Amino acid sequence: MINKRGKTLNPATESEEPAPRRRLAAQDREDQIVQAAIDFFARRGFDAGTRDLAKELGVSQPLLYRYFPTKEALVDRVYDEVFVRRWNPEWDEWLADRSVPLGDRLKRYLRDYARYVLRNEWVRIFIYAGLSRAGINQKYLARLRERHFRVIARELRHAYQIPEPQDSGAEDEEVELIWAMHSSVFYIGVRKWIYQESVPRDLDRVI
Amino acid sequence: MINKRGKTLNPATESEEPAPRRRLAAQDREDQIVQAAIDFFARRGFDAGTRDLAKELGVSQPLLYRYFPTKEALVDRVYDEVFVRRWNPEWDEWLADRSVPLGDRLKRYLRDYARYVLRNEWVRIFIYAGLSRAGINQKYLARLRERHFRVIARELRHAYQIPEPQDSGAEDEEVELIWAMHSSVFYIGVRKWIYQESVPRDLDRVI
DNA sequence: CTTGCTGTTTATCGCTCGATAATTCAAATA
DNA sequence: TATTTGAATTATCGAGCGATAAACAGCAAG
Repeated sequence: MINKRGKTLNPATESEEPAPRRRLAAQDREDQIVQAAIDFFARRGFDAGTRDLAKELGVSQPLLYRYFPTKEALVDRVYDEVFVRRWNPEWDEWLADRSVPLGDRLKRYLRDYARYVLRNEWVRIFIYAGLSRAGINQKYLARLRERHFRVIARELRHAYQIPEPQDSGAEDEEVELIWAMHSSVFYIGVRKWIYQESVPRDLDRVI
Repeated sequence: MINKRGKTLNPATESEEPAPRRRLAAQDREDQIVQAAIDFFARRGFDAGTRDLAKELGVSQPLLYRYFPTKEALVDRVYDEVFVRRWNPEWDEWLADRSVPLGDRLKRYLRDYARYVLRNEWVRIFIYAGLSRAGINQKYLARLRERHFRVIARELRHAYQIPEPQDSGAEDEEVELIWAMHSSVFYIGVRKWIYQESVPRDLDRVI
């Protein structure tokens, strides 16, 4: 009746499989942990415990420490995965490509960027990061400002023959307007994934 | 040399006042705790410990449990204080008062509402609440939608003689536009208090 | 000054957290 | 099949958490 490995025990009292210990290649396991951690921390916040994360993965908690020296290292990896590795380098090129009408460029960019941003994990992790570690978001937003906002402002000026801004104050004001546009898109995500509100289905129309 | 109450000890070795136990009226102490808790949880999040909060107050940690049965009860009180008690009931009236031009009404409302929203504690507590307890925000946003957004849409229709929206879909679309406006304002607060970015000084001009 | 009320503190409980050490075992290798 | 490697487990530590109990002490009433 007693089977140490637990392959088939008494089905009346032991209906659940008692965790068949599986060995994965180190790289596969690491990737699996990172993906699960993204989903997990997005739902529960970075204060959630490593034991619960391990439970969702179906592994023991100390196993996490075989792949990441500390919890903080795992959190850093999650940031990197979500904000850096998923960034599409083509966005810059799309916006600057003057062989395409500016309106089409903006639409294409905004639609694709919205797809990237308006995802559960992205929005929630971005917000969690802002609350506990402002530095992460500042880096991301600086990149967004330099590579997208400034380019958009430049292309708009070029398309409508607007003169260069005189002082830096006027330039900031331009960027501010584009901020407002961006915030509208981002805030749709906030409403959906943070406040759990319903959201318009026809996203493209709104844009 | 030894003074039990510690009023004046050796100033060379005991430069700090060794916490002169002060007795407050129960109501005063409760108010003091709530105000400190708002600031504390806004900075540190609701997972922060009660010991640190007590330390900032200069009292012992168990004292908090004389005024609030659980930590959750204190958190609930913080929500109530920030979102319910600070709500200005005049906003509804301002928006609906047709003896004032609509443009002026909107400006007055938006300016005052922005002052209410664009504060460190408000924004951060609102976001924290959304991440851990979506219900709180849903209640707040439902109130915002019914009492402000719908009124603004109605007044805009009246001022520019726009017919009533035919179906509920069109009405939702109107509210969506006002959402975008609101999100622009709110997002300024997010950028400032969450991402620790700098923000335009001339707020009114932006509005 | 003495008494009684109650606001406040000290001491401590049980639990969960991140992290470490020792042990076990699945699977590639010989 | 026997050996070996390192992926995975169990057991456990010290620290910090929310919460409770008991003792202390400020202050008004007598």
